[in-house]
Amino acid sequence: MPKIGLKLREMRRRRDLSVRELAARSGISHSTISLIERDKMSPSIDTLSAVLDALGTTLPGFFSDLQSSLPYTPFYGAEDLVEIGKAETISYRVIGLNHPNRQLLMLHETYAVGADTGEAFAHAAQEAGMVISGAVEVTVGGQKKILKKGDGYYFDSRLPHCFRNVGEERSEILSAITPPTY
Amino acid sequence: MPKIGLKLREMRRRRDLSVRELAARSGISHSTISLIERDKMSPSIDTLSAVLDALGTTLPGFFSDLQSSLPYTPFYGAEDLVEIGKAETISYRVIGLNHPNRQLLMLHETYAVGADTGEAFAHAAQEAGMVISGAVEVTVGGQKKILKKGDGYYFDSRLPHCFRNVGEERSEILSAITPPTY
DNA sequence: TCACCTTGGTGAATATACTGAACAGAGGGC
DNA sequence: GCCCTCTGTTCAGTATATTCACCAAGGTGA
Repeated sequence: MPKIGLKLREMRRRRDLSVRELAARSGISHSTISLIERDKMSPSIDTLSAVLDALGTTLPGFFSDLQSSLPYTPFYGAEDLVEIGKAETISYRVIGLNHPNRQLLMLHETYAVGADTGEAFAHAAQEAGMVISGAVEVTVGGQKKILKKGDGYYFDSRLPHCFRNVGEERSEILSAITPPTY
Repeated sequence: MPKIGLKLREMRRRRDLSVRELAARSGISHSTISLIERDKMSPSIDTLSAVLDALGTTLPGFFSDLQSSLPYTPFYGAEDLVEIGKAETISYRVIGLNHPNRQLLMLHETYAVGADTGEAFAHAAQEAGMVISGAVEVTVGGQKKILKKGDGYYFDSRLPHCFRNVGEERSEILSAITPPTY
């Protein structure tokens, strides 16, 4: 009964992938993908999972739905981002603070030299991010690593975690947290 | 790959239904339900949907809290990010692709000169991001704006939207989408 | 023009999801 | 003791999901 074909096709086209490319990445035959996209058959959970994996999404993500909102301005200039941290040592600037029904906390974080978030707060959430300048030591659970420009992280916020700028200049991170608990 | 059997069995038992009762209500044979619950086979979307319907649930509801608790590492080096687009024109590199129960799609997007995401599709999600290099024209709903380094956006993905690199070099965006349905 | 690549789709063969009947075990009457 | 009904599982047969080889259309270059 569910008509997932169109949605899959849109996701594939959005990534500018051909049926055959997606087939190669997912390990599913191209004819199967063609049939699924035209709702000619109902794929098994395993095969759908494999295809979604190649598209960078998940079964929960694929099936989730939201209701949403009203007119607003989607753009936020660099000077419009709202500071929610201490600008001197650690700056947290929010993108889309007043977005209605906001379910995502997107932050531009700037750490002064030697700045440290201190010990961690435990939320039921997930967060990810990427270092865009400088060098940041990230501690998650027992694990610790120094991330530099282009390196990323993704972890469950219930694990104790903290960030420390170990570079010789300011460090910047772009991060996202969902749900937006703060 | 996904192990949905145990969860289904628990849901059925919580409702105090026998395999045969659930089979009668869902229109699926009892042997099929038995096999699914013991992870002996991967049901098609149609049959799973029918079973969930008899349990008073839906596909989105069933998958919304499907979690796997595998050991993982929270760090992702720049070279570990997985490409899910076409690297030449538009590159989408995922941070944390293998994260269990991932509810967030964090992307490092790189647009070649003149690259365009093409026609805009609506999907039920929210997304935010920030330009970290170059100049990108973002169109959301009727609205259009050129964003440069440090500028951000936040909008509901149900609005038609597209991105176009209008700079003279490659442009980069760091973005996040939840749920990971992009 | 031709050769050659890509695109997505189709039909026959195969693997697998799905069915209906038959099975073993646990109570419950009586 | 026997009979009946429930529980979940197993097995052979059937429907369908999945594959592989092939097809037709569109684009590119020589």
